[in-house]
Amino acid sequence: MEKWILIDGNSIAYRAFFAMPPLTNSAGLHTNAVYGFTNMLLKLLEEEKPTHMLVAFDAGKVTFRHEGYEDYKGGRQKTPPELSEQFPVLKELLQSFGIAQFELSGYEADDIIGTLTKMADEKQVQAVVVSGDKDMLQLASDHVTIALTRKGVSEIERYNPAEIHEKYGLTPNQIIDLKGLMGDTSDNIPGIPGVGEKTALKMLHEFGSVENVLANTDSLKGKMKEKVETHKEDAIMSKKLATIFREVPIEEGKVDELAYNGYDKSQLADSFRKLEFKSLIERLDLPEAGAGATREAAVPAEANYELVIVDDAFSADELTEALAGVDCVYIETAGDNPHQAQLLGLAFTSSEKVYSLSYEALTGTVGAPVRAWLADEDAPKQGYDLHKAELTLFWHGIEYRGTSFDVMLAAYLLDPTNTDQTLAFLAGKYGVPAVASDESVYGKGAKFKVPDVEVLARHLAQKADGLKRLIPLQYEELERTGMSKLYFELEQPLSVVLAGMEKQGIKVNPDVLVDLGKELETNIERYKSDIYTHAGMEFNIGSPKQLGEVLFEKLGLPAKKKTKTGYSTDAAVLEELEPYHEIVRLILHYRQLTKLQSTYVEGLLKEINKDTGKVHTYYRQTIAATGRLSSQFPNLQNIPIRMEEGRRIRKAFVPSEPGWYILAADYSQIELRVLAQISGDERLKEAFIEDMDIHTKTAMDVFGVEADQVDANMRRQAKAVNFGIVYGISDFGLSNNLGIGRKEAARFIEQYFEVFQGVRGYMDNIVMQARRDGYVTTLLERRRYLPEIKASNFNLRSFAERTAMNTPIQGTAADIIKLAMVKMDETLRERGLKSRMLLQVHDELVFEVPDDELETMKTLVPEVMAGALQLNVPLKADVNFGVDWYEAK
DNA sequence: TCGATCACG
DNA sequence: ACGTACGTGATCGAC
Repeated sequence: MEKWILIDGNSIAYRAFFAMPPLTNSAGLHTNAVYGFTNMLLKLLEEEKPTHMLVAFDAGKVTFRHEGYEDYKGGRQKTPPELSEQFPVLKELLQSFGIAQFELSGYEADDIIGTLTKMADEKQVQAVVVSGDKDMLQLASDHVTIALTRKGVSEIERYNPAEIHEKYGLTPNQIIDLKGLMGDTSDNIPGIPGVGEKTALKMLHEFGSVENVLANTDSLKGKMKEKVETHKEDAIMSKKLATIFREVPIEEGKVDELAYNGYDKSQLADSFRKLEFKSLIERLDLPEAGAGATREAAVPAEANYELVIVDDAFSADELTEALAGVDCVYIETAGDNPHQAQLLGLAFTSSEKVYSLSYEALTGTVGAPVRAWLADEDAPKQGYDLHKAELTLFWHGIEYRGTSFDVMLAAYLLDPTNTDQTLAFLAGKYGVPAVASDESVYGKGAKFKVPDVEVLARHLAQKADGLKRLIPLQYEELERTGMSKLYFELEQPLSVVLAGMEKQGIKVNPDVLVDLGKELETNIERYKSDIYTHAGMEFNIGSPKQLGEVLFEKLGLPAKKKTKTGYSTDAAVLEELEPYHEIVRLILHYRQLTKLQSTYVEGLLKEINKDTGKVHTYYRQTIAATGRLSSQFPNLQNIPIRMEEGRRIRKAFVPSEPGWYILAADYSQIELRVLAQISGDERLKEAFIEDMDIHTKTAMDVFGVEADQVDANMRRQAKAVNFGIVYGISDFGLSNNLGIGRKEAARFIEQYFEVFQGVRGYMDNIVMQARRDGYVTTLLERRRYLPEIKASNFNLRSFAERTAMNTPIQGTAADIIKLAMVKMDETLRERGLKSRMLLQVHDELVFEVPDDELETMKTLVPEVMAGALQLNVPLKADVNFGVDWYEAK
């Protein structure tokens, strides 16, 4: 059975280029688009197992589409030279792959593909079209599937005619009509001005085609009728431009050239070596270069260490000697929650050997010297996720200290948006010998199984050896990116502080929760039966599907928003529906109560440690793209506070020693202070220097009134504007938040920028900077890459722009409180205070404090927090205390 | 396993 | 014209 894969070469190369971070080989040749393209090819070859394969390219500058419309593709930006230079390289690489490539002067890639899919239809063979361009959907048929890239090139989404119909309610052919009506800015196809996707779809659902819409303009109304009538010709022409030409002169016999018979390993290896795609050479198990070949071929494909399994019979002397010369250690745990995880064993590298100990060995007699080494502060340890290891070791009664480098933490700083931080991935990324995935060794989910001692030892050894090779590379990269200081002076010390807080835990009084739970239970039952009465039936209120049916079908309330799966019933929608039916208010309250019950009462009770009576959260330092921490098992960063009913949960959080207090200190407006600092806006700085109420001050400036004229509503609006500024403002977002029109929201924003010119300057600048460098940074040089800032897709690009504005602000605030935590920990130690730091909630630190230290801490904590980093805007922290977290307000 | 919802900063 | 606010985690129901 034949299977063809037809790739739109230009489209995929573009996508890959903008999706990948800048990448060059040592000769300075840009390779990121080629790299992304290659990854996609490998994935396709593996998953699709094609018999025929083709990459089509656009040829020449002028295509037949320019005849009659010279502006075709006019508005498009020039291809960046960093990408242009990659096309010849890509074409050469395709030859090494043995993949056919066509280009035909006067035609675009999609015309070639269109013609070939027509042949596929006629011959009744399966074909897959791969592109980033939605236009291709017009080619879908029973035999032709369209695979569109998503999120750069890493994911693809397949469409057959049925799926197109499901998504747009159109046949593949009508995709052309869609574009005829709405146009396409990226190709400079005009369409009808004022008609976007929504309107175009509506018209097509009613009339079926552009021609039919134009023939029925009488049934349109007002402005729309006018627009359509004046732009009739544009629509016709746009449709013509959007139509893929499927009669390109390609001879029948040419198709045989598409046959794909696999690649020649040594030829492909040569190409990869030139490009320095070391990880791909490894991944495909390609041959190394012969003698005298390029330098990077000197890296051995196979690890060359000797594996030593340390068992009961192992010589204590030899082990002690080996421990004296450790380079790296890998400590294996199983389970997501480090406070409950299994300890599987460890491996360490020492000279050319790797020593591996199973759990039994590590915890048995023979492991004693290793345990002593782990506990030795002065024995430096380079490893992977040692923060988690420390916690798991702790609950197994093994002390740990002395981290000198952590590969996972470094990987996070080097690219905080990358979600795959496994050693298997990092080894691939850096081109060091492959590390097997945990899934392949342990299985996953219910199938998880600890393998035989030898298999486990080999796996751990592979990881320890991988660490040894990764560390110098990461070290160099931290230097190069200016993040060494951030790493060694902030993140690594912080990881130790966090582990201390997590081991300490915070006491939770179960009685408070149980009582609250009973009260909630009664109320929930009451609401439930009320809701059933109003609905006239019993149903699962917790099911958005059933709830949607009751509200919008049975009770006939007006449906506002839709989600992918059906009606939206979120709080914003329900609040709008409140006036229509009494049931809505009940449902809103019911939701609130069940949330409290399941997540905070029952959820929290489950997390109380039987032995300590405390909850021990796990702060994750390598998750949030902005540099913030995250908290899990349980999440103690989202305990209710905004609503009084939920706030009562905080009464359960109490000191762990009798007579002590809970003390909480939070930064006042830290993000806006940071904004004042990094934008240098004089007016904003002044507001903080004078310690004014920032929202009132904003209201005064934006509305141009005196302080005593600012009413509650003005302050509320100013507050929303301030939030918007921090998030990377858009009129749409603000209008949504304030429930006002978009025009009005835009006016607020304009007025804000008029007053706070420095902030406007910052917003413009940071976006330009992100476009130029491909990343943004915080005050402490924390970096976040934003490849999508150059996307042609409006949504992706806008999102990246807002992120560029927000990340330096949120990230710098995160830097600051992290600094404060490290300093606070030092200070408590130096002063010999018994008070303990327990929690961090983004801009707040929570302590438990003995009576006799209360006065000290009340001044010390805000002092340390405010002094964490010297800015030209003052930082300020407010402090409160009480017998529980609720009272510390 | 994923999407919807909602808790926090 | 386009269509969203930034960053997280836990729970539930549906598939």
